[in-house]
Amino acid sequence: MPNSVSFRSICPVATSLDIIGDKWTLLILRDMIWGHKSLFNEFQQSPESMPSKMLANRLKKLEELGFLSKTRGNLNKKSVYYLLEKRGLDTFPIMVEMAIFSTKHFFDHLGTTYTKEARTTMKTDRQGYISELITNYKKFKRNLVI
Amino acid sequence: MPNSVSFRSICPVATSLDIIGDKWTLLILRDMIWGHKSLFNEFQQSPESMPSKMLANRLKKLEELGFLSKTRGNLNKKSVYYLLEKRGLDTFPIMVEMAIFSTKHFFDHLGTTYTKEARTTMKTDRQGYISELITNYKKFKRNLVI
DNA sequence: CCGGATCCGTTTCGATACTG
DNA sequence: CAGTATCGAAACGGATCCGG
Repeated sequence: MPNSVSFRSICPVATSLDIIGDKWTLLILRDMIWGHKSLFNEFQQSPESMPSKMLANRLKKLEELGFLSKTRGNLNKKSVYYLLEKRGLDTFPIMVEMAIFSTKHFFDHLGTTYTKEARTTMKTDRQGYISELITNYKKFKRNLVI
Repeated sequence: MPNSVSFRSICPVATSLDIIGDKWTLLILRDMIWGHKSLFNEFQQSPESMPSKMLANRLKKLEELGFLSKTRGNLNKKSVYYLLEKRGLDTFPIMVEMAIFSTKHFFDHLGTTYTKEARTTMKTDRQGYISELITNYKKFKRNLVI
């Protein structure tokens, strides 16, 4: 056990695993990163159709922990925009590694063409791919008329 | 929504999130990677003290999905060794990204000295750090007398 | 209509105890 | 040592309802 003293502190658990090691949280992050979703309704429309209760619960947690911010619309007084903050952007590398792993081990034969292309990009230029995702998200956020 | 067609297939959910997006699974992987744990009892001794029921359940799932293999001891007929297979080793990049994220955002001030050092290594030479972890694990597995 | 909250039957969790 | 058994508590998830 080479790092027996440290392995706990390297990966502190209580706080980060409760949020990162959670299916619904990861689905929300995925939808924000690759789908640029920001509205309650948009998340609900994902193929996994997460119950509104779970969605509301996780969005609140993510907000409390500073992953995202909640903004009520000015034009659209009804809409509430959930947008990633710095801490949320810092999850991109984790999500990309998960994506790489998923396409390698649990590839489900949907969207073959694009996925193969994305898979190559992710692996050959991982950091570039992550940077591009972040840039795209920031651009989306900037251009969003609330 | 730039990748609206593909974002689902990039990160297929049903299969991989049920195992990767799970707190107990991640704790087991963490203990195997950084703690070189392989026995039921060793996992139980982690500070998070996962219930034996959860542990047994997740070990079974991880075995069924090919992340690890289960070997009954020859010398120690009572012992059962859980050891990572290729698919398990492929989770290292994910785990390292989580570790980087955790130390950045939820650092809990335990084991400060080593963690700072590890944090630097992880960030400055991420791929090297991952390779080293994998090499160390393989060495541990090779040298293990069952 | 959008963003949730509430209700309720079912599943899972998690703590403790127990067994081969 | 490596798991089961049990059982109350919590979470899930599907449907419906509600307020702005």
